[in-house]
Amino acid sequence: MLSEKTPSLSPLPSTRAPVPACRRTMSNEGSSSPDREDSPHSSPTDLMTLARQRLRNRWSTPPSRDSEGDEEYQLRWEGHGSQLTNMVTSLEDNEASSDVTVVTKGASIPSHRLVLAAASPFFCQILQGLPTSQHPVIVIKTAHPRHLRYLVSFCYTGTVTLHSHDLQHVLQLAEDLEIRGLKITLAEGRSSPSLATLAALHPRLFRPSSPITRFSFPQHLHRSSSVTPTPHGCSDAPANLKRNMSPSDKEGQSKKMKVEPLPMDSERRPHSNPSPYYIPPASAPPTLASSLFFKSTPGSPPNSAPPQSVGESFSLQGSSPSADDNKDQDSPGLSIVPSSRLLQPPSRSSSRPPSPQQDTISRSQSPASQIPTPVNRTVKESSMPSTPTTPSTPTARPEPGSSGVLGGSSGSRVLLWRFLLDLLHNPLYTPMYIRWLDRAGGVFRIMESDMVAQLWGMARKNQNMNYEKMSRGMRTYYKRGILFHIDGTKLIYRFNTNDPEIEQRMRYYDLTQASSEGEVSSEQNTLSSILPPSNLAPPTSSVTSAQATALENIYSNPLFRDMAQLPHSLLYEPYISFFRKTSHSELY
DNA sequence: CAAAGTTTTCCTGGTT
DNA sequence: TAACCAGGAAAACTTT
Repeated sequence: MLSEKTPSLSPLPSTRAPVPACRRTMSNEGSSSPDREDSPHSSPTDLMTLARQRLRNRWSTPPSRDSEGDEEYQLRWEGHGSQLTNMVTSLEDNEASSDVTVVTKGASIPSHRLVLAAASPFFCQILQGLPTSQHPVIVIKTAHPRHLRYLVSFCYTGTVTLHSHDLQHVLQLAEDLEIRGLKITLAEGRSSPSLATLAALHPRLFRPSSPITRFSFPQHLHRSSSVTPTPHGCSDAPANLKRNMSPSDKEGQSKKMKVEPLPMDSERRPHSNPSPYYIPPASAPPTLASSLFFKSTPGSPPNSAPPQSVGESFSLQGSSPSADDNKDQDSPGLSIVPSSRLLQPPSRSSSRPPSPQQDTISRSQSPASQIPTPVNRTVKESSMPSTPTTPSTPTARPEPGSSGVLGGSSGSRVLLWRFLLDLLHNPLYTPMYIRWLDRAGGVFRIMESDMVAQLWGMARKNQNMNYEKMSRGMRTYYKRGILFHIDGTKLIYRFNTNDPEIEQRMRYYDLTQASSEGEVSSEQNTLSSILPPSNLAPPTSSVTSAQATALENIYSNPLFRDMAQLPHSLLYEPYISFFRKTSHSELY
């Protein structure tokens, strides 16, 4: 792309005042202050501007002359603006580089944070605080895939062609998402009653001010838009996106934004019966392997409780925090799925204040600590600081009548079933190596059998481990009712989620993941209750029914509940192609 | 050290 | 043929 236009070289007029050779100044177009340029908190929009300015700096040195009188030259990138525009436009088709996914009913649109943030303060507000290592998934639940696609495409290209019957919906969605610069004008010499109606419905879009760029339009309409980035990045985010917004402030807002939890599993629902509350696949493209998710606070069922702030960064809340959320199905429910939900590698547990149950977990087999890192598969004696095979504080033996999966002397051992369960909750390994098909039902699939076996071997410090041996170990669980193989499938197993300890452990994951959203303090007590000092004791009743309901709602996947009804082709379909097929086939 | 539980290793045989 | 699955048997290992 850059080769199309090469920088031109021209001698600078020697009459310019000399400037120290080491000093760079902004081009005559650039005007941002240095301190802003260096700000670590630049918004994506700022970054866009900054990128342009830096490019200018790179290609355009100030006209100057050093003390020895040498001439200086200015390198100018002809067509810089259009080049950047073309680059941004070309990004639309570059899924590989996408760093955010916008999802609606059954459709996923890989996108780029920079583009979304530049086009919408709404997206900007969401994305600006997220670490670049995460791949957030933003779910606009009630948006039609086609409409959302129009708008995302508009964000890239600044132009979009759509049918007139979609216009009203697209405009409404654009307003909800605060897409910048969308502006409609009557085509020259044309008048349209529908435009008048739209103007009444969307007066903001019909402001006669602001510059206009060209739009493609159906025959009877011509709309224009202007991209008017604000100098302060996300500062012009709509009021309802500001943090600490009181419920009363949101009264009268036409849209309701909800933060809702997402399932870890890809969920599918027949197209014939789309529900406004259908939660589309939360899984992102392959790059999501290490991503985590936001979800609602424990105790806040998705559809009934007031949405909580996400990561304390902002508050998205409808005008009514009550059950009317379910009634307003025209408003796009919003689910934000960035990364800090699942269990973290060892560093995370150390960042939290210790709690009784956490102590128990780390003594026995911290979910994170018992799983080796995928890169360090070297020698048997290699330092695997996390492998808790070293005996520590003795743990209590199971009560005589306990029906838990533990027989007795495994309290501080790395057990295979625990290891698998941990893998399934560690974003480093799921969904790439192993993933849930139906978490509520305990059904999972091993995606990379060799890799999982190697990881197991690392955990056990056994270089000779392979899937043959590991699977033999898994088969020993059949008789004990811990694990089962799904007949007729390959590499698909099911945990007995009725087993008290498995259930307890999965609930622990739920709450631990929830804790990573910033509500650590409020969840400490819950955690300390759910995992008593003896990790063999059944879960206490400290987890409220509301929490349990919320967690069940998060993960339940009716499509996978009855495995017998699923065609094997679906079960065997690799995750990645599954995801992409869904996203592509349903968008167009 | 013994007992109990868990996993590993090896094996035969089967299916896809 | 490769990969996966089922399960028996015995050894090895860990925990109590």
